[in-house]
Amino acid sequence: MSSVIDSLNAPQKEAALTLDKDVRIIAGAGSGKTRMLMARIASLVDNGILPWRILAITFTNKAAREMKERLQTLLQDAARDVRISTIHSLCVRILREDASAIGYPKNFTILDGDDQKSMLRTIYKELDMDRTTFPPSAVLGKISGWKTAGYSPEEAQDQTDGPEAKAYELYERQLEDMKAMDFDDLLLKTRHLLGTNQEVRDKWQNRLDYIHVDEFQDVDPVQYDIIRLLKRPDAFLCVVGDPDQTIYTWRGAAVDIILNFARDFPNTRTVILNENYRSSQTILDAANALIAHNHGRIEKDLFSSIESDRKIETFQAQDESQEPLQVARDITRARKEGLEYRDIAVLYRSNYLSRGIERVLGKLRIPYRIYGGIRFYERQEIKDMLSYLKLITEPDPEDPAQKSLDLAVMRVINVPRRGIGARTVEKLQKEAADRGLNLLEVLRDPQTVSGAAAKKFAPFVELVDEMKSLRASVPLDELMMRMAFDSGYMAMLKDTREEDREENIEELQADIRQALQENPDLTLEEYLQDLSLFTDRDEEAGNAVSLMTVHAAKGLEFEQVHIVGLNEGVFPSLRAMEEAGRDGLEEERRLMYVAMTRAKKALYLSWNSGYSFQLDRHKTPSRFIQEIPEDYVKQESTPLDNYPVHKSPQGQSRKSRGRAPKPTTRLRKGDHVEHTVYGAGVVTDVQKDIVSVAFGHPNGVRKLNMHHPSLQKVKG
DNA sequence: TCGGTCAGTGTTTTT
DNA sequence: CACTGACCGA
Ligand SMILES: Nc1ncnc2c1ncn2[C@@H]1O[C@H](COP(=O)(O)OP(=O)(O)OP(=O)(O)O)[C@@H](O)[C@H]1O
Repeated sequence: MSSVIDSLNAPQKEAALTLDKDVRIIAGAGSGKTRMLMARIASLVDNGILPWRILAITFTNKAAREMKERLQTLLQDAARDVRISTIHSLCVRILREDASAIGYPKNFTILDGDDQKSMLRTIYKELDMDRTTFPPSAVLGKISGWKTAGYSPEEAQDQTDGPEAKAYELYERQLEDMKAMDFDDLLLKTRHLLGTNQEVRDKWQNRLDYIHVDEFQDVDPVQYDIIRLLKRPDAFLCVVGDPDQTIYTWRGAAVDIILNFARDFPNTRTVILNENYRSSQTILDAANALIAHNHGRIEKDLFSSIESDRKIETFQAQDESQEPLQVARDITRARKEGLEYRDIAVLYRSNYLSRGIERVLGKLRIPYRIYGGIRFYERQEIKDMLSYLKLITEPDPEDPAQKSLDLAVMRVINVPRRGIGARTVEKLQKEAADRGLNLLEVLRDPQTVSGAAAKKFAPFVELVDEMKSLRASVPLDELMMRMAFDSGYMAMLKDTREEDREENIEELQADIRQALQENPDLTLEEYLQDLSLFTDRDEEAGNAVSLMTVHAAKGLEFEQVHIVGLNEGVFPSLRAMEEAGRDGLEEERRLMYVAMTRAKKALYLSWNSGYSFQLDRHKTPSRFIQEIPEDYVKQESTPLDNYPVHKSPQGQSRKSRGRAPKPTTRLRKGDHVEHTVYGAGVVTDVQKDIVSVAFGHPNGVRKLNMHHPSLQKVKG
């Protein structure tokens, strides 16, 4: 053990070995905060503190998993018992034990974003709201803001002229009715429980002697309250963070919490870490120079002993389809020089920017793993199957009404088509509300729906009952598959030839089977309970390039990092700047700081030029590129010749780059095209050489130069 | 009342 | 293109 502490530098040691005070570590990127945290936990266990009396709160499930794995190598079996989780998982843990104290069943439902949206759909109908004037995501954001700030629907009424406050009221009422919680509720209800119920609070306080919080700069006031409620007066808190890495203020994070920490905890030792062990001096200097453009920050003099004469490489791609090619070339090159794919990451501001990269990496057979975006358990067919399974769960004795079934019923009642349409569902809902039943109960015994319509319910109800009766004899994974077939869902997929969806359902079966292997007594109820929390399966990444947003890359490190899409308006995001002005820009800059400091040895920054028909002006490089002093930067300009770019069917060569493009076949309205970044699309309008192309979700209609090589005509 | 067509719309970041 | 709401024929 002592070796773990020995591997720390002096201030890290001080922080790790201060066990009789609260500790706050404020330090820049890569200065070994997380490493210190781990050493501290290891040393606590070594000093006889019982592992389960130690809590560590991480920001993501991935970070929790990683910390657990690394502790395993330090502590072997004892590591298993250290409580390591995100604050949301911790709250679920607390609530599943004692939710009854605040009027919830222990197996309350957790809603994910999809469920929230489908609730809004019903509410929109009721309030006659339309989704263009009130984008659901914006309304959900508003509701979340009100909830978290502690405004009741009545109080929210004063803050808007629109119907949003009313929507908020209905939303809350429906949640209450279903005994369900959204992600905000997990925190709010936990705070409420701990704050009002001394028994529960004492129980948890007496369980925990040492509480650690990683990424403390992104904690919000509600989370902070929970942390304080968990801390017994003689327990110790150890928080770690970097104010320059605050990137979640848009969802309530408050840097002031870490800055003013010592005010709330006077017995605090503050430790500053100045040496960066991750990045080369060049990368670090560049990142420091960038973040220095922000105002009102605490200056840090972060240094690195990793000398390197390797500069940061920037390049301007000819257009958005060239950028991924150049990235791929640099990845291939690095690989030839001995780097593994797993040592490389491609980072971007928003998820949609991954598409072009994916396309090219896939084509060139460079293995990659994408993090974020639409995750496994969020896929439509997976959620559909999970909804079918939900229908055959038994109600919690504390929630006999089981109204949370309604979400599942609404989702699959007419998928595949059973002739039960919107009108009928509306009637069913009304009847359910009037009779105080859930939708499944109404389906069994409808009283307000005409006989003809009601006849269509029987097969559905029979399916549910049939599956219910099989629960005792058929293993869960097989039960799910039977459900998929007997419901007609699989046949529907076959009909529409959606093979990848079929495959995903088979993967779901494998996932359930694996869960059963880990816990043979697993019940269906348990399996479904916390899935919304774990939106991704933990599968081996293998040796693959990592693709993710900068937000998702927080806390990680890679030998080589590519930051792509560094265009003004993209990164920094125009929306962020419009919404929050200078604060927005500064948060974007912190985001860029986080991105750059993920790199150990090599950093590539790229943007794509060309004309943006959207903005009606030429694209420009991100100001962040210009904020990096030239000394640290090398402009890359190696042409792409000799790189295995796929040849276009027309035999166009890359030599035409920059030249007036040779006229290809003229595109006409209705033509089907394929774009290297946006994928398949249809021409909707032609103005001289500018075509409007409608691409698939979420790209929408884009105006493009019809002769551009990234656009190819394909057969309809 | 269902479900087929038609026209209009459509980008942050995540637990 | 994918998704939604409006409209209309069965
Ligand atoms: N004292 C040390 N000696 C050598 N290497 C160290 C030391 N402390 C940390 N490191 C290494 O430096 C890298 C960064 O450490 P760590 O991830 O703990 O930093 P961090 O401060 O948490 O970074 P971030 O703010 O980006 O989350 C890791 O590879 C870690 O192993």
